[in-house]
Amino acid sequence: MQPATRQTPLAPRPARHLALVARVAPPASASPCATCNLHAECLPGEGGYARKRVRKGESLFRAGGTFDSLYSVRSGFFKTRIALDDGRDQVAGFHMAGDMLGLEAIGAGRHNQDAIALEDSEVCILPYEQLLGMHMQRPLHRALGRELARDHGLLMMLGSLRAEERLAAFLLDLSQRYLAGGFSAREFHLRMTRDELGSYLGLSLETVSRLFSRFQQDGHITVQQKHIRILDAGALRGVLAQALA
Amino acid sequence: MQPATRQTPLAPRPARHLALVARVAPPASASPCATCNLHAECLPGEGGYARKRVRKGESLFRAGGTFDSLYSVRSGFFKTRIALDDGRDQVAGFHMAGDMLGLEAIGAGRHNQDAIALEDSEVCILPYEQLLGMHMQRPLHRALGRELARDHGLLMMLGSLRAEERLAAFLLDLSQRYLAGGFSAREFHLRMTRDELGSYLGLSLETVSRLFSRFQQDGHITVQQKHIRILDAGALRGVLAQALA
DNA sequence: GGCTCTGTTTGACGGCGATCAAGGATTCAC
DNA sequence: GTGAATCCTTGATCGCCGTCAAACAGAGCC
Repeated sequence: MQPATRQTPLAPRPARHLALVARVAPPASASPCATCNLHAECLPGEGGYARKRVRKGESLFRAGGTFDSLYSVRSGFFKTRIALDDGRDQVAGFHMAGDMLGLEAIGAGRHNQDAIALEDSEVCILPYEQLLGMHMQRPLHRALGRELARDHGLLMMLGSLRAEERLAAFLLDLSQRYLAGGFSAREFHLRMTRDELGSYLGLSLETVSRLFSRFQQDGHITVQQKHIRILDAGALRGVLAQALA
Repeated sequence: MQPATRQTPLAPRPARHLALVARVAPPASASPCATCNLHAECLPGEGGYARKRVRKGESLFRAGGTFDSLYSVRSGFFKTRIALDDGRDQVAGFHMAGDMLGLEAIGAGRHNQDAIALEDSEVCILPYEQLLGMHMQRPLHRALGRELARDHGLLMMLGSLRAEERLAAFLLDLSQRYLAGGFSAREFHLRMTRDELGSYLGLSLETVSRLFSRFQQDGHITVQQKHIRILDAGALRGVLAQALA
């Protein structure tokens, strides 16, 4: 959908290693709580918070719904999407274990996006009022700040990167996040469809598909359906850096 | 730079009235404090916070600098921009009286963008530690949430709108913000260059210029350099809604 | 097995908007 | 004032990527 981001036919394109997400999650760990972005302050003595299961395809919350709680993903995978009032929508993010959900609603007290499980998932429920009463101010702020930083990375991506750079950035980011979650960084399953990924990256699903094929031809990755193996992360970074001289 | 956002040559394009910013500022008012997004909780009896003047072209803060304070714009106009590590950068937002600056740094304790005055400006300095000690939790959260909502609007814009829709959305949003600040919604001066606006919208400066010309030809606005007069806001909304049947 | 439905791949085509380029307008320094 | 620098406008060209289209792959069901 976007025209060539700052088209430069064959001309020099400045290098840009884009930290899509300023993810500061701790390294691999057994307990889901250990990767939760609030873990440092979470009351571990109390046995933790209530949990909720969300089956694949179901929503954790919907735009317009009142906001009571934040959620921390324990397991599974979510997408969040924003709807335009005409029916079109756009995927705003993908969220895995350790990620917070619902922060966007803190301002208005009302959700402005849908959170939908892309596979059977489980979350911790963190009642907002309860958090306020505790010494959770800073962790909350940090989580909010991280969210802002993430969005800014996305903005840069959508505003400045070309299609193949976007996909490379996405793969590198996802790889990094899997690593942070204790999974393999070189081999993983995509939980989203090409369509959802395209929506997230501001590309058509066909372009996403073509780019996967090209990356495979070029020996950067292998693709079998949704199974991705990263063969040459350096080359992917090169696609991003694919700049000038 | 972007290719046609979701090109649909002449085909139906769904309508989308995009609330670029969930701006809830109070209506026109004399005191700058009245439009400050924290005004509800600001200690008016104490005489307010320290202020700082920033001359045109100077920066209020820079990426990498440590974060101590939030800022509320009292007068003037700022742009914020994020730099990529290769020298390219992108305008992340424009900020006028009543807007908060520096929220993005709350997470990391360090700014990740530059704030630059586009005209002589003045801000209130709100020391973060001091705010924490007060009953400012909710207002702060609301400000953060508003910022997130703003970013999401931008994401939608960059991910889903075509060039002319982006500019129309920008003009309508800016008009709304001027109105909220007590200025005319139908006539105003742009503080930014075409280049900066293009960077913000994900377009080249030439495209921005061409669109201004076209909007003028079509009778939607008049343009004299940076002076804009909105003749037909409905038509601009129509550009955004320029959908299907 | 066949049938349906959803998701993916690949090709053909063309438009939007980037790039290149040149000239005009405005501002600022002096 | 003149000159330099910056900003804006407009035209010409072209390529990235969106759209349209068709065929293939899996998954689930009967």
